[in-house]
Amino acid sequence: MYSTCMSGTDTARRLVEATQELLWERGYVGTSPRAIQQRAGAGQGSMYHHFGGKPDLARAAVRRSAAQVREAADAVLAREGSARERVRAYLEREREVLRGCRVGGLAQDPDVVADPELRAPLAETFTWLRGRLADVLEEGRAGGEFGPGLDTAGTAAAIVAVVQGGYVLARSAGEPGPFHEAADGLLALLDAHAARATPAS
Amino acid sequence: MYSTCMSGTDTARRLVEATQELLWERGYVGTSPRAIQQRAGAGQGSMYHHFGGKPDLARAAVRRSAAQVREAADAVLAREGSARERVRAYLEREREVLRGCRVGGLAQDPDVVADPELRAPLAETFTWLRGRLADVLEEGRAGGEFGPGLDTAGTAAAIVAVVQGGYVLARSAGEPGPFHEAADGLLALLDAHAARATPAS
DNA sequence: GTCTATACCTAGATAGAC
DNA sequence: GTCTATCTAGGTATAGAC
Repeated sequence: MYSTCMSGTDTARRLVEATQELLWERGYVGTSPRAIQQRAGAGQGSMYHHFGGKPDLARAAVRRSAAQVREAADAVLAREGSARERVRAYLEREREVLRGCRVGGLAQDPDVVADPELRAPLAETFTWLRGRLADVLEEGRAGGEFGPGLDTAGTAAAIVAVVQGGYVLARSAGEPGPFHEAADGLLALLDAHAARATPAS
Repeated sequence: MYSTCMSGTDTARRLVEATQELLWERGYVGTSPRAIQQRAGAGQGSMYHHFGGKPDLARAAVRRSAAQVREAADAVLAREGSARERVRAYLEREREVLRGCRVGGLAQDPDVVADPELRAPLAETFTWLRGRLADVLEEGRAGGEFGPGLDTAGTAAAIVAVVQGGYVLARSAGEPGPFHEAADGLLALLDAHAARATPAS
């Protein structure tokens, strides 16, 4: 599942990968067919042969980036360890913080949210991620790691939001510090729940 | 302080306001001088008479939007009530969730973060906001509302990040629900700290 | 499949008349 | 102060040759 394999020729693959990079760096409005062609080393004819145009190419690129983001998150959340440790690993895993999220960043673009086919991978990614984190938290609660009162769905939503908002704070500040401060702050709040579940003897 | 008054003529004011609206709706790359002029009801000549060009106009608009965001947040955080209640009011105040944040949304734009004069108002706004929220939390801690172990700075960063990330989740989903789920989830985590400070007898 | 030529529109700005 | 030309570059796409 979450396959990132691609059908089609090598040129088509390079076009999609170039589009993924440019969407990440410049967003949808900031990405031109010309720039895509140059980065992919392909001509106009190739691009319009394989894809119907910029929106078509963007849809393929966004779907692939979304699948990759889900794969990367799942790789961390499926590891061994306590729920708290897996959440911590997710919050603090190596991230190119100042680049932001390949998927979440696109939500700022009005042309993306206006196109159902472009927005769908974003919605699916965050719905899946919130569910995946809620499952991890539920495992922890069932194992006595957290108090029974932990709102797993709400906490999961807060975790995802802190990551996405952390990118905003870091990019605004021009340095990654605020991302980590927000993540650490959230973890500390979660630990208060863990402390309640297993009070110091 | 945080004055949003503007110097200059009526035309200059309309140009700045039109730019503020367009930056909010379409971002920096998505906002053209032509669109600004049309929305402001001004001609080319007027715009280039009052401002040096698109970057100059954008700097004025971003500074003003940042000041307005700080004013609005301060109005909520300076109200009467407990710290917990003021944080809740900040998280749940009326927001046009699907429009996102006038200031934070610009952090996604590479041309904004690359220009120190454009990025500075973003950095100042979030630095101020985190400090203001940390002060509110500190008041609550001093008053016994939270346990002494509350990390006020980290929690403040998490609150701001949840709001900014909540916008991302809501815009991705196409509906405001995820914003409020994340905000409620964070509040519930904070309440665990309040419960520890004043355990049920 | 890939190339080049062509087309039309917009971005962003300057010059000079009024 | 505001207007109307005018300009160069790029965005986005189609047509048709190879």
